[in-house]
Amino acid sequence: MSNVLLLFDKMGQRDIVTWNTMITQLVKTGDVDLAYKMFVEMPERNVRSWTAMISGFVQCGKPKEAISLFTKMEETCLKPNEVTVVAILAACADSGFLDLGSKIHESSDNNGFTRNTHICNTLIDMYIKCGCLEAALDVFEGMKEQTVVTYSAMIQGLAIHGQGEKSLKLFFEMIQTGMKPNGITFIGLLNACSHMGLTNEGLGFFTTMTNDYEIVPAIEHYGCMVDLFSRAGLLHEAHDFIKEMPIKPNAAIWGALLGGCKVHKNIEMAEVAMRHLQELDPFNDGYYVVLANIYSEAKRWEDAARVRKLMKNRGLNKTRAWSSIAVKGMVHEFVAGDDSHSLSMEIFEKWNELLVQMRLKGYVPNTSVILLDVDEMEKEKFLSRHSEKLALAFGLINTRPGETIRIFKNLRVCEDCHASFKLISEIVGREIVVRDRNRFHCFKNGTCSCSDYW
DNA sequence: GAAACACAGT
Repeated sequence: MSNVLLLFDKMGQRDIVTWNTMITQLVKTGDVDLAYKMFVEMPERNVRSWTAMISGFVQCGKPKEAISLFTKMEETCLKPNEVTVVAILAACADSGFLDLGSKIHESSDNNGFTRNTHICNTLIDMYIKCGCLEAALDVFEGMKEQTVVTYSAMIQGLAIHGQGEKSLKLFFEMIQTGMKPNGITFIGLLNACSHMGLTNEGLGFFTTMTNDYEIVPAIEHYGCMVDLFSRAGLLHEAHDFIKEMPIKPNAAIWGALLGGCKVHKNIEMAEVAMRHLQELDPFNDGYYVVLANIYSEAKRWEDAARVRKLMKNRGLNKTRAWSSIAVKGMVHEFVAGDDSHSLSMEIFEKWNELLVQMRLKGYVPNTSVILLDVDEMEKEKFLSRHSEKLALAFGLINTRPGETIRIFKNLRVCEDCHASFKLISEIVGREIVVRDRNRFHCFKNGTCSCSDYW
């Protein structure tokens, strides 16, 4: 048992303040389950108790639990305050729950909470993570005072929305106001360079950061640099950079290199990265899948099979892909190849109809993303049953024309789905937002917000 | 006396 708990046990007098402190401390040590147990057990709860617990769930990566707790809080007579709202908005950001987030934005406008800088910063982050750049910019511009956090959030947001130039411009604007950027500001900036393939500029910012602002680069900054070189196809530069970095590279660093190897189809360097990844993070199935994919794309089926076998021997299974879409308040989930849905026939028909229109626009199925060594017909069939495609077809059938479609996916979007969605956004004249594991794609008029850089 | 925001890659 931890020291805090022992102390708590010995305390004769336990008032609401000591209970609340316990919850916060337990969250800090990562024991959110025990924190929740205490929250349930405590004799009475005030706004700070609820807020500490909601925020605790967010800090421990459980935004859905945070949201459901917030719903329970609404059933009490306690009113959420500014701090509660920050926590719940952060939960909306992390889970992509735009509906609740914008509802809270509205009520915050009404009760004056949007005068609070923390709240506005979190609103910006929430809109960015939900794929609503315009809404984020509106909040940004409406603020009476922006801080380094505000600018950092916006710089990162513009970068991941494929607006690298505006991102850099905002950075220079920030400098001109006399505000000092911090390490996180530079992460956004390096991301912007990465998105635009501006290797030299990125390198320049990395130098500026250390020389002019005396910020000691953290592992994340090295990660950004490796990502910058790797995505630009400068895999050897990336490798040299890793070899020369003063701190020990972690799995993320080698993972960034591996990602670049996939984009630029470099098997040799991918094998180098994989050797390190097997040591640093041997039980992460994602890396094996990427390497197997690289082999498959080069039609090196035996190597691909060897990697899959290695994965199996380690007791790892490829994480099953799923996508979900909310229609009329109901969440519908689809897994790849799913034909169990009651509307399967309509979904497949809809997809075939879209396929015809896509082919007219020059679409050719990119079967290289299919890992299996089967014939082309089979590959096309597997391809057309990707979970996000099923979700999209379902969404198109069940929503009003012109309505934005929002899809969640637990893994990353494949290249074929990405290409198809661009075309479909144009064909059906709709915006399609797909939220990845950790980012999103906004498809509109035949293009994607990521500028095909992901 | 207790609760808050921005962060690469996978």
